[in-house]
Amino acid sequence: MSLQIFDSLTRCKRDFEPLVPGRVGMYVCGVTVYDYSHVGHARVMVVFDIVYRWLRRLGYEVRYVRNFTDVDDKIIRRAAERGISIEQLTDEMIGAFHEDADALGCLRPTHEPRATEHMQDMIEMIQALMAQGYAYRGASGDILFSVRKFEHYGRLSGKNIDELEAGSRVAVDEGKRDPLDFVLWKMAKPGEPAWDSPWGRGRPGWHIECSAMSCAHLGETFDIHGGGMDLKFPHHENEIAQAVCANHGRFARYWMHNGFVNINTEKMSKSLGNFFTIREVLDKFPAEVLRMLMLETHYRSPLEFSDQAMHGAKAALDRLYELKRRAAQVGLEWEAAGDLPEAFVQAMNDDFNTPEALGVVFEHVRLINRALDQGRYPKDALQALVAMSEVLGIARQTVDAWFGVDDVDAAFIQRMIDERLQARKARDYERADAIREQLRKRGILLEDTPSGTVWKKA
RNA sequence: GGCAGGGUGGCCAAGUGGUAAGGCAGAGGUCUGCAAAACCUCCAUCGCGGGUUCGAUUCCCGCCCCUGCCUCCA
Repeated sequence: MSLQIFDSLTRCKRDFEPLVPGRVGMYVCGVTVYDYSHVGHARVMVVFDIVYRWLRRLGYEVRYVRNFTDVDDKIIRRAAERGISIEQLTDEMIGAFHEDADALGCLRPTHEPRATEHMQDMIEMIQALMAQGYAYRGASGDILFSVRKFEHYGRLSGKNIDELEAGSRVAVDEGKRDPLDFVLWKMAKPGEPAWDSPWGRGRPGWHIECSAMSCAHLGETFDIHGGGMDLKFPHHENEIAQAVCANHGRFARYWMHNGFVNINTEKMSKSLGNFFTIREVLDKFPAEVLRMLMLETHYRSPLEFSDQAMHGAKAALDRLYELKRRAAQVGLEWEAAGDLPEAFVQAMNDDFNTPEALGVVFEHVRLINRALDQGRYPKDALQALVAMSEVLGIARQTVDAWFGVDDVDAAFIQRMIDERLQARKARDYERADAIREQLRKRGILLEDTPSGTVWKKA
């Protein structure tokens, strides 16, 4: 079976065939850089990192674009609150974003455009919309998109315009002809950042930037457009309207939306205040644990985030690293080679089913451990395991790094281990156990293996 | 209210018209001086009620419950 992707627009799995054979263009909506990213953002990063890695593994040359929204009301407000410039704020947050993404083992996209770098593209798109009568200048002076002019509006999110309007509590002012219309170009108030445009100084609306940047980097029609489920409406709906109307094109060919991160079954969000920033989580767990947690749930399902779930993911990774250590002890290279197991390929090809793929990974873990127990050297199985790990971006650290082995206390611990060894040789088990207990209290766990005693942090 | 997606063992989570992967936790066993790690074994009939079928957790209908979107939101 070749790759199938669940397309949000048609609501079914479709065989993936890129526009240009061998090449894939993918655009993922990034973040608005006014604050640190939270676990929900982490999910988008990891989900599309998996998509990116898998497409590359399948041999595609992938152009992966993920934007930064660096003009926006929240940014303006936050910068003012902190008494710093907008540029200082966005630079700082983009740096933090990269730190988080790197920690999570996410490969950098091939392009990471900022909205402010694409003013001209946005203005041109708005001009095209104006010229074709899809946009108009509202009473407030803002340039607005006329939703009613786009017949397919609502298709992505499955919304009926008339029902939307009926239930709408959207403010009726802002000079809109229709409550559903949205801003393409917003006139600047004094003191606000502004760019010159044919309609006066102002800044772009949120939606136009993604339409403009995706087309600028990937062309008017490209393969995959992704983002969080909450972006479906109205953001992606609006993106489609703008791009399709401006370019007479199809715009994105496959739409992918990842599910939310929940806490106590509720969506993690800023407004509910039930969110954790990525860096908060990384104070308590290695970043890879968070990545593992994300892989344990299918990307379209809600993901339950909890301390317990994190501990579970940590324990699962411990098993993988124990095996990595064990392999090293018997002189087996930790390197990817050969083909991926068929079951793994099937799982990944089935709309990136990472939970199922992980099942294959752990079946291999057991297989390899069993062989090792029997004194065999399952080189092929290990190489397959490593290959799978690389696709998933896990088990990429050194064993020492994972188990918290560092130079500072290593010498001390080694002295204790040596001392215990002497005691054991003298059959003074009471003394040996006392030493082990002493270290355990300091969070150091000893394990006696056939090739000597090793230690790790609890 | 409209629309969408869900309810699988103690927790998390895949999946299939023919009696349910994997991870965590738990029980027993092997190994070990003892542990730890590893391995072996055990632990669910898939929200409820109908229907279709030789057979449904998987298809259809009804019901209950949960979540999300409809406003900025990954």
